[in-house]
Amino acid sequence: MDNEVVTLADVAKRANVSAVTVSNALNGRKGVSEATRKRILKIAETMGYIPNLSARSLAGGRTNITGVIVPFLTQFANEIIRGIYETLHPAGLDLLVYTTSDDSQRVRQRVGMLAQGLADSLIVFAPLREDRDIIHKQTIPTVVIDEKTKTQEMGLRCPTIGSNNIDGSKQIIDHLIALGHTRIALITGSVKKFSSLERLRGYKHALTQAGLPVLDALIKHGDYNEESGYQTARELLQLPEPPTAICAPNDIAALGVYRAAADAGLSIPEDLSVVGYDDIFAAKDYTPPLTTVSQSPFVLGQGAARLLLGLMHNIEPVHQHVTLPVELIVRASTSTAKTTLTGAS
Amino acid sequence: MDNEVVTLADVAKRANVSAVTVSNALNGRKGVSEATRKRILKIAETMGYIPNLSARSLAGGRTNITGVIVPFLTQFANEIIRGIYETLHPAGLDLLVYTTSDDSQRVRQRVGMLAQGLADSLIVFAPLREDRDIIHKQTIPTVVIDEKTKTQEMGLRCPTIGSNNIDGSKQIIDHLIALGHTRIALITGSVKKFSSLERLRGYKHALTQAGLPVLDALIKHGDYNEESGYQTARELLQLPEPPTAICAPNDIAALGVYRAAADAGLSIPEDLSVVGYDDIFAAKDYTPPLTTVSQSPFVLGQGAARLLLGLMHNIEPVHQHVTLPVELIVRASTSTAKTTLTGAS
DNA sequence: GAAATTAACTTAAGCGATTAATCTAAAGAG
DNA sequence: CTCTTTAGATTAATCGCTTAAGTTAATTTC
Repeated sequence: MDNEVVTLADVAKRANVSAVTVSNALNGRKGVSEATRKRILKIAETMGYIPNLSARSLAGGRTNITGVIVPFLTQFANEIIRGIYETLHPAGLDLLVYTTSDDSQRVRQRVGMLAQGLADSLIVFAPLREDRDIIHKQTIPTVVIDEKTKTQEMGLRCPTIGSNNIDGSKQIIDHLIALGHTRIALITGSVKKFSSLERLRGYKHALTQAGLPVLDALIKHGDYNEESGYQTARELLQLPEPPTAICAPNDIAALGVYRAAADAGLSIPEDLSVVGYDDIFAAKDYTPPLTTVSQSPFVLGQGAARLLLGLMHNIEPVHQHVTLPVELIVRASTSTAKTTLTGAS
Repeated sequence: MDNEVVTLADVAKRANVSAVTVSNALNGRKGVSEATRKRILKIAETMGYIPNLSARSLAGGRTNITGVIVPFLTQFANEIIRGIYETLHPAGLDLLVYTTSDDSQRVRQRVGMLAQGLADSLIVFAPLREDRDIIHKQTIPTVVIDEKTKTQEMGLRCPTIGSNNIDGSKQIIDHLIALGHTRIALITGSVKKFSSLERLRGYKHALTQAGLPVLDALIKHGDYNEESGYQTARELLQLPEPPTAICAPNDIAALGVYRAAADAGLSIPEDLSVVGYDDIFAAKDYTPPLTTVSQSPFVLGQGAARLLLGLMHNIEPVHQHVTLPVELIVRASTSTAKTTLTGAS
């Protein structure tokens, strides 16, 4: 008896009113006297009524659920979700995180399922190209977290948010140049990723602006793991004219660079400056602590959530793409260039 | 036109069959000839039909969705979810992660919402006492991830899984005793947590078994952050007879112990052995690398998922509670006790 | 070869909520 | 004192799907 699921009708019967009245009362709609509303609320409470989301959604009501679609549950995604949560929760919205390995075929299904049903708003993190159509076909408020370039190319009609990779890269190079470096190597991440292209762009731009040459020998394509950082750094350090600074695609790969430097008998930062990217938790505990660029996934999530809230209140965002600033965190892995003498003050 | 949502009825009309036949065909139920099935599948595909989960769930069908309820999105929870995902995904089940800050009032609602609707199975991580009733009232397969003691007390009727805190603590102490330590301090975690009590139990048990006294002065209540580890360790190190080894409630707090040791001019492990708990990613990169107990949240998630799959196939689990073994990871933060001389070989 | 199965579908009913369309009585307008 | 307005509630219709209960024609059974 206690085990039965309580429906609107049950509450209605107990309260001697129609189901619609109960619905109206519970959802704060008008057309119910204050007296009955209170009575109904109390009855619903004692009966342990819990609205059936499926029914509500089917009937076209608000579910107050924001669907979040992430390809993988990484630490990064996790922080994004936290950012979204902290922003949306106070607004009375709940999160339904849909995890899909990136099994592209399925993502579109997921989006559709959420959008057609349970969720009445959507945040999608780094969707694949194949899925662009289904995303911008959605009628519910949707925000995409992704790179700017990629997004534009995808022709998304919903606002997007991402962090400023070009500037992040540029800040790194500017910092190194200011320290007197002229032979600065860049290990890029996956060439399939637009973030890599953007960072490369920032790299070239900063060098050119400083009047320094862009040397192809100092640009290597790598990956995001420690091993790749190690291998690539080794190659770089074996060049006839090795770089005095190496920029890794992320903090993990930077660890590989550390190892390669140790192998080569170079000490950081005296002989070689190293810069990472992401500012992961451990970066400050590296030996030496890593100079890196902080792009806060938490803030990214917050930003996406704010955009979404705007959309839900029918406020068209000022910009279709929001670029979040990044911050260069200078630690002990970078210092004045040793051998190179430049005209810099 | 392309924007319209395609329903079962739409597909049915196109295929010149009834909606029920389409439903049967798509869900692999019998009563449909192979020829029509294939035809329907193709039509549904081209029309871009995506089933409406709300409708399906309302009508009593399987959604193939497992609801996961976590109080907070921590790294730990994240890993649990990954473990669940890796196990459930191959079985064709999708995850719907419901985040609720632990706003107890709401958790019960969440559980009910998921259970009544979208999800046809449930995994709940560390529910509060208040929510026990609603959880064990569920009729859908449910697994709870939590401490054993707490679970029993809660009178849950669904299988539970947790890791062996008593043994974890015991392994630590045994290890330290084997190294010749006799004055071993324990910083416990929150006294509200059963895990803390269990670890305390393991601590006392191991000491007693070795014939060593349990000294109240060496048991401090602390918290899970670095600062708490620092403060508590300071107090311990200022005792007239300071401990030669300190066990922190987790790896983060252990970092605080490191700091306190440095302040006191003690080097680890020569002057003081330190042990953490959790084996977080960074623990192996501490200076010195931390001896700790690894309780894999990933494995916890996997275990919960397996229990759930069993339940879904109507296989009652052998044990109502599964205790996962933990593993002591010995690194460089522990070594032979310096000053103390015991009868140990 | 007439009765009993079986395969392949179809029609009917309903899940639990919502919105739209009515209805009723009390209050206000002229 | 009749006519309109409105607050407070109700009934009807639907959302997209599934399960239960037919229906029809082809196949088997002895």
